Amino acid sequence: MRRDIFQAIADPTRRAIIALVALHAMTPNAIAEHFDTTRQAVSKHLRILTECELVKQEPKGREIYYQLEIDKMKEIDQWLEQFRKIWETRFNQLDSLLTTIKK
Amino acid sequence: MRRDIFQAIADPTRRAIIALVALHAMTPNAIAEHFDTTRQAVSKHLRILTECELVKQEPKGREIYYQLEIDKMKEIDQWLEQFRKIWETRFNQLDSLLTTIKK
DNA sequence: AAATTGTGAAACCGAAAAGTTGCATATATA
DNA sequence: TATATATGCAACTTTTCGGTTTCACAATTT
Repeated sequence: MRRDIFQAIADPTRRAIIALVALHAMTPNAIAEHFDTTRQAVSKHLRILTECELVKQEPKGREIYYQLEIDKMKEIDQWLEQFRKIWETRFNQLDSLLTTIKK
Repeated sequence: MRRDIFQAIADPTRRAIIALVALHAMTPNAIAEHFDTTRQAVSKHLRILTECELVKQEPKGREIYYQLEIDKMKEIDQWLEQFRKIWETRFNQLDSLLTTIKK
């Protein structure tokens, strides 16, 4: 089962889960309360997020707290880097164009 | 058929297409030459990318040039913003910790 | 005008995904 | 110890996805 961050964030529920656990660690039950699905569905999403290391588990008694692995999110940022270069270049081009017009 | 940028970039072939047309506009045939699939499969990917406006068409005679809509890519960047705040905070915390230790 | 070329779209297929239901296990509480 | 709670996992179903094949259409080229 090949897991990939991009595939992981493709699902809107998973993106919402990521946003939730980014704020503070939460248990599956607490997370599931925020959604209109079953606990098992959320559990499945958490498994996928765990598999691709976007989230990590912290067992505490019989509860398991899930927390965001912020470093993994940086991989998306790194992929965007190549495009960021392009839009910054275009912005600078536009900027110098505007400056030229002004003069 | 609800199209979503995150779902669009979930597929590795589509990410590669995005990277290709980011450099310069290309025709479907030219794009397809870079992959080990049929032109039709690429055409389907292009339709998905067009539907969610990650890419735009520029007809030129009987050829259609596809080009990246860089502004749409910024939406991914904007989504990352909420997490960027977190990792910058954590970095600063680590930084001040290191400074304290140094002292 | 006929043939070629560049392209999109529809129909179909197999694989994977997402959700539900039911069960198993471990920890906590009565 | 018996019960309740928190959780994961496996089996099954429906939907979606990515690919192929076939066809249609418009713009070139001959």
